[in-house]
Amino acid sequence: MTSEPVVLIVDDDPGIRESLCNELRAAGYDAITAADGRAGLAAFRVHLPDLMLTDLAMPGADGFALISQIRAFSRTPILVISVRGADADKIRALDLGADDFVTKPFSIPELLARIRAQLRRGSAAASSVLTFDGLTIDLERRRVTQGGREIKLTRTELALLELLATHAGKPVFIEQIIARVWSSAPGTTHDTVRVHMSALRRKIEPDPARPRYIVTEPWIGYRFIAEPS
Amino acid sequence: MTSEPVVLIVDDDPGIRESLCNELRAAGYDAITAADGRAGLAAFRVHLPDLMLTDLAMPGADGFALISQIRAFSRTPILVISVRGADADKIRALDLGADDFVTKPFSIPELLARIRAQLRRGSAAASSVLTFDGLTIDLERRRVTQGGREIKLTRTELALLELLATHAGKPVFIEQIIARVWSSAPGTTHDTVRVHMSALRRKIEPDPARPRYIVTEPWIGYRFIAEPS
DNA sequence: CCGGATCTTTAGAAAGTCTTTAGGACGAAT
DNA sequence: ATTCGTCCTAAAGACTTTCTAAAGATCCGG
Repeated sequence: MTSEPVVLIVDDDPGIRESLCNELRAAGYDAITAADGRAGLAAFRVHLPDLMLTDLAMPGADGFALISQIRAFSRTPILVISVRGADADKIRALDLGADDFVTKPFSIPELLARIRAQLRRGSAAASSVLTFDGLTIDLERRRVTQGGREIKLTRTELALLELLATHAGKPVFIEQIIARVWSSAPGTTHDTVRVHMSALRRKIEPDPARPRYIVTEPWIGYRFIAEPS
Repeated sequence: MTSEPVVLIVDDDPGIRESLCNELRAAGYDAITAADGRAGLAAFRVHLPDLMLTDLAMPGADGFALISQIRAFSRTPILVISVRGADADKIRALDLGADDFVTKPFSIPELLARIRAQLRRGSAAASSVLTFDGLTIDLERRRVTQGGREIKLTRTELALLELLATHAGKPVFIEQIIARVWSSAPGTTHDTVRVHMSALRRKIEPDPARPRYIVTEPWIGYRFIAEPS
């Protein structure tokens, strides 16, 4: 997604159209509008939006028809906004392929949050892989590569690396490390952490003596240096 | 997906837990429950549900913490159910990674429709024949071939292989293996799993001492190494 | 610059996991 | 009733990971 996400608004009430349009633009989206189902479908084909907001009650082709027509060829997230709060409507819309349903009146911040939630999933990126300069950490697969080579880490080493990398840029106290990695195992000392940190650096640092990823913060703990890239 | 979708319910109210559990089972899901955030995270790691329902207000680790901890490694759909309808709560939960938010009281049919909407996305077309480098697994016919030769597997061995192969690339926790293959049969131990894994490897691995398909992840479990081809 | 503490690294002991084999229990089919 | 195949328990040995200890390097305040 190189520019702003495009959101298509379909509603027959010009006032609502304009107000939503303004709010979305203020929130950084590229908003376009259509006044009914027929125009909505046409606009959808032309603009291929990243997300569509639609009302249900509209003259001509209504929201239900619009949803099912779009779902015939696209999986773009669809969020329904409607005064009709009846269960049957919600269920029908959701089962036709809508992804979320908000009843009027609604709060704009909530609507924006729901839009963010939908867009987050659409962008198939965010695959729980942390990428730093030459170092990738796949949290789900529990795999780490450095400069393309796969690196075999023990359970403890991976836990350390994950903890630091998910707090990249911020120093992590050694007590916090003990609490999170050795959760409540008694007798774990600072030395233990250091030994494992040494082993971890030997594996992931090209030059362990001059660390590139994990920096020591004396009297504090450690810090993962780079921002994700 | 060889069986019903697994839904994890996290709520501190036993009445709600049980009622949701019954509704979901009646609707054809495999429901499991946890009473607070900590238990929820543990259950999540073991069962790897297809969707999670969670409350926000809970003793100990609350819903917000649970969501962010799970989002650190997984993108499984999360649906929040809460009495706290405040905008701030909704926005925070959604921005932490939740996919939908329902306020109590809610209607069961609507909840089920929202669950269907969330699950619809995750499940892309799943072929019933998995093909890996030299190894084919026909889930429907329950047949396995390696290098063209048909391999006779016992029920347990096939269940193990299917579980690993449908999660190819990701490590599968040994607790999860026990939960899914020996579903809640008490007294099943890690050693039991290992014995069967040994037998399975002897049959499908050209050189069992140097496994090509099933790799051991010490302290974690096992991983089916290759991506489908 | 010095003293006291922290930090790095190595090496080996301790603890735990993993593989494999063997044998008995159980159920289904003959 | 016997046979066959499957599943589970137990146990030995190999293997890996984790922890403890200690020596030298490094850092900081005074």
